[in-house]
Amino acid sequence: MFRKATKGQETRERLLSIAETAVLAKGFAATSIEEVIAEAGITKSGFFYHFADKNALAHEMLQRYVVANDQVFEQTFGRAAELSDDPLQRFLIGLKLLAETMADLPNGHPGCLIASVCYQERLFDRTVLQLTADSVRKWNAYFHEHIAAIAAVYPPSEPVDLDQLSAMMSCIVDGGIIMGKTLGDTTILPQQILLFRSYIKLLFAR
Amino acid sequence: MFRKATKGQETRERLLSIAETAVLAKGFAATSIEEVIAEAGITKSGFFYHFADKNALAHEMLQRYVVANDQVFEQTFGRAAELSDDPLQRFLIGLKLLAETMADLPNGHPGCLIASVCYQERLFDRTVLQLTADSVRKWNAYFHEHIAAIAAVYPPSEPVDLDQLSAMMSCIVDGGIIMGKTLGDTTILPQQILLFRSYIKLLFAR
DNA sequence: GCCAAAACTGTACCAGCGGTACAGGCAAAT
DNA sequence: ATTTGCCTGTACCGCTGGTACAGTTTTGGC
Repeated sequence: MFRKATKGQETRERLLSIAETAVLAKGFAATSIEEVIAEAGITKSGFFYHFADKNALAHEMLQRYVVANDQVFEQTFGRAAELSDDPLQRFLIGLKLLAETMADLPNGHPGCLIASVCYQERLFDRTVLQLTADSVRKWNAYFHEHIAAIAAVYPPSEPVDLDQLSAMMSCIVDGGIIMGKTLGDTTILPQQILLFRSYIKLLFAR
Repeated sequence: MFRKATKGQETRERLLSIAETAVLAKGFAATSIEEVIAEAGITKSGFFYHFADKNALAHEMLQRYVVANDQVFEQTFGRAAELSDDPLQRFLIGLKLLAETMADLPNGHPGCLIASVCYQERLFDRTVLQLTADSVRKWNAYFHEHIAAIAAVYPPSEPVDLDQLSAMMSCIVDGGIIMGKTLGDTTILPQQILLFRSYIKLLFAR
């Protein structure tokens, strides 16, 4: 039997969601508890019932973000796996689906919390930083799996380090998010993903 | 006759340098004027003699960063231009030099201020945000020049949007910086630059 | 419908920060 | 000798992030 989401969990969710939006817009330090609780319609004491301190909020916020991101990847590339058996086709389809998903976000990608934390590292304790590092490593490993499966079937047209190629994926995404936000151009991220896809094609599909 | 750097300019520089390091580590909001002046060995009044308010500090900090970055690019690709006349070779050499420069940074790249601002946009006024957007556009245009010159001589092995390809450069760099900082791995940024170089080679040098 | 746990509210308090104001001091350039 | 640039010292203020803790309402399980 699944546990029904209690009222407390809903409030937590709301707090985390509001906080995430604020953190991506102003950074962690400038995100005041005051404004979060104001928007959530709760008191300061209520906030501290849910989170021991601001760092606890950061930790749960990140966990939430990582889980959501994992789901997007698994959903996207899972769907791609249904559409083809070939590892290369799977990955190419997955990248196209991902680009479409990113293009469909009405206001563009809201921002990457890992990048946000990275540029405010000194504000967080080791557990939070560990969480970001572990997540990045996990995503790198995830893409490495896909790419290694491709390389096993299709020898690359030029020698290439598969670890670096896997890492490139996340770099492109993070970089695309930043440029998109900075220029106010929501097409940049999906385009960069498709450009990475193009590189993969050029490397393996010849 | 060049103007000798006055004492005031030196102090300004010191303040900007200290502030930049702090901002890249903790974000703008968490960087207190108090700590900056403490490290600089100056009083608060001294600080406000140089900067009208915190936003003025941010503005000059960014200008300084953009100029420094411009110089790195111009120096690197300028040196490359001395070593070859061919647009493709120039760019490839430039990318290699850039990767080496990044690899030689003792503690890795300290971070990109544009990315930092991007994740704290609400803290800055329009002039600062305009400055970041303009800089990114300028860099995109700069790389577009290089790449268009290549494409004019060497038709790409696959149709590719040159604007997107130019933008990819900055995306890779920003993404590489973030992953490098997050994983504590200073080799990632130079490797990603070389991987981008490899893509350029694959596209045009066949 | 009772009861215990969950989910809060209310109040009080503090240090520190950004920012202002203003009265100087000191050294170098002209 | 005087101005100009570059600061120091002192005093002050409003705001807010954050802490602490006692008390109150709501909810869900039985």
